[in-house]
Parts: sequence; structure tokens; C-alpha cells
Amino acid sequence: MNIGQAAEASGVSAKMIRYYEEIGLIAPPARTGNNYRVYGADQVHVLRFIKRARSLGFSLEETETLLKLWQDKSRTSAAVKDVATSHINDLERRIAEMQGMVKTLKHLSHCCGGDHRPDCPILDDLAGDSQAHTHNV
Amino acid sequence: MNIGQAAEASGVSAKMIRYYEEIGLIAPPARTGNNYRVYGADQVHVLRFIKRARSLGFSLEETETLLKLWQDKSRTSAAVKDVATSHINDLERRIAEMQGMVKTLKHLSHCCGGDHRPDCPILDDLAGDSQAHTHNV
DNA sequence: CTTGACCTTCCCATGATGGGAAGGCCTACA
DNA sequence: TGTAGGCCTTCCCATCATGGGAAGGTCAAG
Repeated sequence: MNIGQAAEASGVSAKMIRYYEEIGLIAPPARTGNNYRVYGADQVHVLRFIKRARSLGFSLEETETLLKLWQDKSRTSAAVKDVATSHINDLERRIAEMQGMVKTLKHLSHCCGGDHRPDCPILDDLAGDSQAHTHNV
Repeated sequence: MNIGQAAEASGVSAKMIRYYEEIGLIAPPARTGNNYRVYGADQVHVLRFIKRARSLGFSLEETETLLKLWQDKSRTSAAVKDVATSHINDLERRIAEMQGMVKTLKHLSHCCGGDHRPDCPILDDLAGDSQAHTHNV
């Protein structure tokens, strides 16, 4: 299987497959006489594993850890769970951060007329105008 | 005021102030005879505006738009609100995406023993083992 | 024999930020 | 007067994951 077909089969672009090889995430595949990379079902399986891990938001570094655990038959499930848990914590931290932004922005937007006039509490807030923090009740 | 003091006063690092100047987000400041950048209260105000916009998750490109609107006295608040609204939508999309990841990960973690044994539904899921999607009820 | 679809490597760009080197300037202190 | 250290300057490099594209080799079908 050439790289294009492996990309098709795994959902990982050819560009990324080469990159993963370059950074040592995956092993260099065999080459044909014309220097083309050749992949088998096993490598495609690994690529799909990576793809799935990435889609769950794991970094390539975390993905590498998970890949090694996957291939280590003497791993403990606790080790895997640790990786997952710290990733969950990271995601939840980022979610909370963004939710804070959304909350502020929605409040400001709500207070903004959104009309033809220039007066805008959103800009007032960005400009540090404390007036903007006052709720017009 | 030198760049270090402007950084201190605005909360934007000297490194970033120079970068914002380089990309045209802020105007090049005056220079002293020894080629040092000099900032006044106005420039610090702009930097604080940028800082605040960044803390609300606006990209530098969006921040530039907001800065221009801020400085344009004939702006409409609708124009500002549009920028804020599309940013809110973007944040909410990303939040939902991450929440989906968290949901899946929590489910898998819940199903994972987290003990000394190697059996792990998290890895099974990443490996595409459909068994892992089965809820053990 | 040509055309088009592959493949190869190499370089560059993204977005926002930090690190650090090499060198210039200024101030305080001995 | 010399020097130490704390600023400043520009320039280059690294991050993280991905894509774009050029220049050139290979292969299969027509």
C-alpha cells in the first residue's frame, strides 16, 4: 500500500504521515525499489489509533505515550487512565476559561444596542472604561 | 516612558509590544536620540485595550478590527456587536467540541479499572475496537 | 511517447508568544 | 575615570500541528 492509500484508509493525510515518521511517532516503513513508502494493515491500524487520539484532543506527545502503552502488553490500565484524566482536566480548564469569556461577551453584547449609533459598551469595556461594567438597571 | 515601563503599565510584554508594532497593529512610537522607543499614556491605553481583547479570546486580527472601530468615531455599535457575536459563536463551537471530547473520555475512563491489569477500554476505543463502545451494563 | 497521477524531498507559512545572543546606552558607585 | 548592571536595540530560533507548493522522479494507461 502506498502512502496515498494509507492516508485514504486511515484518514491521516500523506503529509501528516510523513511528519509523524519524521518526529518518530511512527516507525519508518519499508520502501519499494523506487523509494516509495509501503504500508501494511498494521501501520494503518496505528495511524487510525493516532487519528482517534487526536480527535479526542490528545496532543501528539500524549498520543505517543498512549501508543506506547497500547503496544506494551504489560501496561497497567491505571497508567492509561492517568493520561486520560489529566487530559480531561486540561480540557475542563480550557472549557471553563472560554465559558468565562462567553459569559462576559454575552453580557456586553446584551448591553450593546447593535444599531447605527456609535455608543458601544463592548468597546467601553475593552477601553477599560469602568462605566461599562455598570449594569444599566 | 520606555518600552519596559509601558509593558509594566499595560501588562503587555516588551516582546509583544515590538511584535504588535512589527505587524502594524500599533503605530511605531517616537524614538529618543539613543533609538529607544518612547510611549505616552495614549499608547499604553491602546495596549491595555489589546490586552483586554486578547483576554476575551479575540484574535489579533479581530483585535485590530475592534481597535479601528474604537478609533472610528463614526462607527456603528452594530459593527462592533457583529465582531463580538461571531467570536461568541466561535467560542461556543469550540466549547461544544471539547465538551464532546470530555464526555467520551469520561465515559471511557469510567469504564476503565485504573488498576494493575492491562485491560483498558480507553485503549480499546483508540484502537477502534468496537467492543469498547459497548456499554458494560 | 505523452499525459496524468502518483511519489520523493525541501522550504515556507500559519498564530501568538517566549528565549536568548550580540551589542549599544546610561546611571550609580568606588 | 572605570566598571557593573540594568536597560534598550535587532536578529534568529522554537513552539504545535498542519497545509501549500516547487522541483523532480516513477509508473501505468492510452
